Formats: sequence, C-alpha cells, structure tokens
Amino acid sequence: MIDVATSLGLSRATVSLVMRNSPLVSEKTRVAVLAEAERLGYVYNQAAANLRTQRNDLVGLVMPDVINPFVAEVSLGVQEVLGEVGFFVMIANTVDRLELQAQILRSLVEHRAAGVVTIPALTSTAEAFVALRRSGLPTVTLLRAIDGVDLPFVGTDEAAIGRLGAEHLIDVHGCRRVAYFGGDQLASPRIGRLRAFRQAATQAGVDWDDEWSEPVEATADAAYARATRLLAAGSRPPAGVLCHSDNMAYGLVRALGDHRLVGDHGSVSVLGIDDLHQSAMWTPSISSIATDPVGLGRVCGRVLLAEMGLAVEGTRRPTAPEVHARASCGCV
Amino acid sequence: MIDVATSLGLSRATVSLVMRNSPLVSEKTRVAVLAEAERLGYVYNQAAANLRTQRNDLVGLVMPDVINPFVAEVSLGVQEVLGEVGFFVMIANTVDRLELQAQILRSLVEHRAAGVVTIPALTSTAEAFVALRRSGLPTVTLLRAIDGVDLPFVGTDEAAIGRLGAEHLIDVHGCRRVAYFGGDQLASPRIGRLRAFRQAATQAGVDWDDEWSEPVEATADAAYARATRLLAAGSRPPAGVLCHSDNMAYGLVRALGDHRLVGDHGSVSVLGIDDLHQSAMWTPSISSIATDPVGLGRVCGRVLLAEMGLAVEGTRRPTAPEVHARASCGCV
DNA sequence: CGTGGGTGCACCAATAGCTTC
DNA sequence: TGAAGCTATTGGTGCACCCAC
Repeated sequence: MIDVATSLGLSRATVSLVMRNSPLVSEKTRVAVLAEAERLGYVYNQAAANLRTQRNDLVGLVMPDVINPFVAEVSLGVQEVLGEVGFFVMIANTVDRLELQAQILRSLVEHRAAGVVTIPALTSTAEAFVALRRSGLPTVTLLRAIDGVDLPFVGTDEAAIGRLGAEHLIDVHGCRRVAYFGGDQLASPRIGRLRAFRQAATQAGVDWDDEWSEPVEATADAAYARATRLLAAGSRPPAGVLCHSDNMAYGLVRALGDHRLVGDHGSVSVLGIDDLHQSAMWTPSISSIATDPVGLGRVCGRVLLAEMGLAVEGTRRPTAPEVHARASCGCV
Repeated sequence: MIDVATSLGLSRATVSLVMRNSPLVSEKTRVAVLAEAERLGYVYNQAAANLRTQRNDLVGLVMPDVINPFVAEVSLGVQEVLGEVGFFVMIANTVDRLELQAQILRSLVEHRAAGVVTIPALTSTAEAFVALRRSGLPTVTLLRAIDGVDLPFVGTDEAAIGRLGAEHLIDVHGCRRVAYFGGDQLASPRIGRLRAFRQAATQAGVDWDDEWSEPVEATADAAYARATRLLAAGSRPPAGVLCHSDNMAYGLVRALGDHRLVGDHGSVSVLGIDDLHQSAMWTPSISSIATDPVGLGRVCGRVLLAEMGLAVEGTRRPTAPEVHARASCGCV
C-alpha cells in the first residue's frame, strides 16, 4: 500500500480510502490508485484492516460431521442468511472429537471471528463452552442442548416430532408395537423425541419394544449393523419404528430389506426424521418427519445476527415438523 | 497483553514469550503470567501475530457443493493430512457459483491464508484463477482441470476409470450396448472418462447409446428426472451403464427400479463411480469404481504442503481406481 | 566471562480523526 | 467545501542489547 502511495506521490491514507470505496476521493485519483495497485500487484490486507477496526467478517460453523447430509443442509441455510449481509461463512469439522472442537473454538476466538454457529460434539459438557462464553464471541448452539451454559440454542421441537411419529405409526398404520431406533445415547434430540414418542404410545395403549429402542451411533452403517445383528439373533422387529434420523433409516431399511420386512403390505412401518434431500430417492422411498434443515440453518443465522446486535428480519423460530409420507411406512 | 505485563511489572516481550511457550522464560514468571492472563480474561490475538510474522495457519477448502458426499469425504482426507502438521482447515462453499467463488478466493488471499485446495466451480475458466495465481497463495486444484493456468492439479485417473468400466460391463457382464450416464458437460472428469469408455467399447465392437449418454447435472435428483423422462418416452436403456458418479447412480437406479429394470437377472447393469460410503447401503447395493475420495483428499493435502515448500511424506499420487462389484451391475 | 532471564523498540499493514491547503 | 496529509493506534513479534550472577 505504501508503495502504491509513494509511487503516485499520495499518502497511504488516500490509498486506504480508495480501497474502501470511500466517496471522499476524486474519481481521478481513485482510477489512478486502482490502476497503480493493479500494476504493482498490490493486494489489500484484510487481516491488518481487521486488527485496526476490531472487526471481522468471518463466521465459523463448527460441525461434528460434514459427511452427515443433515449438517450439510443446515450449513446452506446459515450461509444464505449470513452471506446476504456480507459475512464470510466457513465450516470447521470437529469429527465429534472434544479436543479438536476445543482447539477450533479457541482458534476462532483468537482470530477474533465475528461469530460461531456450532453443533456441539457429542460428549460436550458446559465446561467446553465456558471459555467461549467468557470471550464474548457471539455464539449459537444448534441441535444439541448443553446444560449449564447460557448460550442461545436453536433446535427442532423434539416433543412434536415424537408425538407426530406416534400419531402416524399408531393412528394411520395401526401399529400395536413400536420402537425408537437409534441415535446417540447422550444427544439431547434422542432424549426428547423418545420421551414424547413413548409417552404417546403408552397413552394409546401400544406396546413398547426396548430391544429395538437402544441407542445406536448415528450413522447408516451402524444402523445397518445393529439391525442386522438383531434380526440374525431372531429378534422380531416391532410393527412401527421411528428412526432417529433419515440417515439411520437408510441403514435400518436396508437391513429389513435383506429380510423382506419392509415396503410391502404387512411389513414393518419405518419413519425417518429430517426428510433429507436424498430420502425420496431411496428404495423404498423413505417416509420422514421433515425438520427442514435448511430452514433451521437460516434460523441459526438470524439468531446469530441478533446475538451480534444487528437488525434481523425473518422468523427466528424453526418451522414445525411435519410428516412426509412415502413408501417405507407403507403409505405409498 | 499490555495489561498483563504492567500488572506484573514485566515487559510485553516477556508476556509474548510466555504465550508462545518459549523456553526463554523462567518457570516462575511463566506461571505468574499465565495466572494473571487468566485473571484478567486476556485472550491472545492470533490475527495480530499473523500480521507480524507474515504467517497464517488457515487453509481454505473451496468447494462447489458441500452436500455432495464425495466432496465431504475429500475434505476429511485434506483435514487429516493438514491438521497433523498444525494447519487449521476450513471449508467454504461456492455453491458452484462463479461470483461467489471469486469472492471467496479473494477473501482468502486478502486474509493471507496459508493455502487453498479447490474444486473449481463448473464454468470456471483460467481467468478465474489468474489473480489467485499471481498472488502466490499456494493452491491445489482438484478434480476439475482448468486449461491455461499453471496450478498443481490432483485428479482421478479418468482414462483408467473409463477402461475399467468398459471391461467390467462388457467382459464380465457381456453387455452389447453401453452408455455413460450423466455428469456436467463441461466437467473434465466426464470428458476423460467418456472418451476412454467409449473407445474401449468401440474396440470391443459394442454398441454405443447416445441418448443415454447425454450430460446431466451431477445430482441424484437430476439423474432420476432424466432417466424417468427417457423411460416414459419409451426409450429402452442399454444393457450396461457407467454412471458419472455414485450420486447419479442413486437417481438412475431409482428410476430403473420404478420400471423393474435393475438388480434382477436380465436387467440393466449399472456401475457408479467413487464408491461412496453410502453405496453399499443402497437397494440394490451400488456397484462402483472406487476412486477413494478420502485418499484423494490426503493427496491434495500433501501436494499443498509441497507447494508451500514443506517436507512431505506419503504418496502424492492418487490410488488407482478399482471395481467394487455389488448388486446394481448384477454381480451379487 | 559466559549465560539465563528479561527489556526496548522498530515493524507488520492497515484505519480514525484531525489538520491543512 | 473538496481533496489530501499527518500521526497515533491496533496487538502482537524479531532482534539487538542489557545486566547480574
């Protein structure tokens, strides 16, 4: 920058004004400066500017698993809302490891990022977020609620999901025995959904299957392995299964398919949760309780903006879940 | 930092040394500084440090589509290699839009990132990368080759993929009519694979199906829509189809499944490319030419390190593609 | 007289606010 | 008033140097 200035006999301040598109410089100098900058191969140093202004446009998305399509869809929504107002969104992957998460969060704080949206790693406790909280970095937690830390939280309405699932499986499909399949034991969504689901089932006088309701790591592979093991052991699946996520439904449906237990008349009714983009493409197509991940991402973006003290338009509440019925539950 | 120093009657330099874990300070002062920093809520400013040292540990992954599982798997490999040597990897999503890609790349240059790994947005030309090239920011391009710009490139061996596909469909399954299904017209992988595939087919005296070899946007939805339209129009699919990616195979298989044209004896043999994590879980399970996306990511990471002038161990060549035969081609 | 422990100051690349012509 | 300059400031680091055992 100093080179550009001296080369034109101007001061650095003037060049700075040009770089920031200030109206305080004449068109003539602006053009001259821009040309000279181009000629000298000068590139603006955003980092130095940030240091001086104590501002930054980087927002970090700290996610446990980029491969999970749900997470990918959420990131789209966040980016949409934040990008619109000039923020620069980047995703960091914790791979659900606490120490990596801690390192990433520390790095974002030390880089003076503008904000953070995070799905906490699985075993996170309040402890993992006190430093973040104290640093004052605007933060929104997503999906997995962490007790004992005062950070804004955005999540789906787990109770409504549980109730909807029960309603559909029991009232529509007449299932007399049900289970909640999979999800990580510690993850708050599992807990909330399972409770509401089970309660509704009990009220309807429907049997609960414990064996098929054990926690399972939230990947399609793990779901497949678990279901295959149960079936091989001779366990009969319940008439209706609410899966922790579409991703897990993929694995379960595959295992049931191996035993011709899904998609046909009289077989098991499987319901996923999230209604991912891919689910309609599955065979059989996956019925799902839509949680609108992209919309959830948008909400996160807005909540973060509010947290940063900026004016926000648009809703700050996630859309209510709804059943998208397809073949895996027997609707089509 | 200055507060911590004065509060202890030390100089800033000493505090700086402590923050950097330098062995030049006594244990006593180190402890005192750390305690005081904690007490005052001081947080290190990495951005300022970067400004001074002209170094940065942020590496940007600039990707066209985070939802694409292939991309997600690649990112895992990059992160693994780069994380190991202390870099901090973050993913930026261009959504395959040129202007967004340009903005992101500019931002990374202006932030003085340590390096970039990018899958260029679809319609990218050399023009989109000249500024990046000139800036000297270490860059690796991945998967989509861009003519006319001198940037290291990592990609799969497209010719080998095409040959393998032909070999499997023709020699193993005896297909007498084949097609290369989908992929974006402009994407270099499609061009290389299709050429080798078609050439091998021609040499074997096998018919080529033009109708089923048209370009299709690289999403499962688009693949499904395209195949459904062809089938509805009465077009008979060829005996063997090599799909541009597993992701597209999902859509094609679904469409063929609607017409009972896949997975059974005498039906169409479908081969995907990439062997994504999910493919074994599909119904029918997707046969695929494995390109090892995670390994590809690792290679990118290593090439980038070399580009930055750092010592690298491990291979800098992608693993050779190989066929993983499952049900969609009729092997199982 | 070496050396462990620490200091002082210029410097990185920008911006803010004020002054000057 | 419009255009440009001056200078302190942001939060660290590199390096030369100092001083007391």
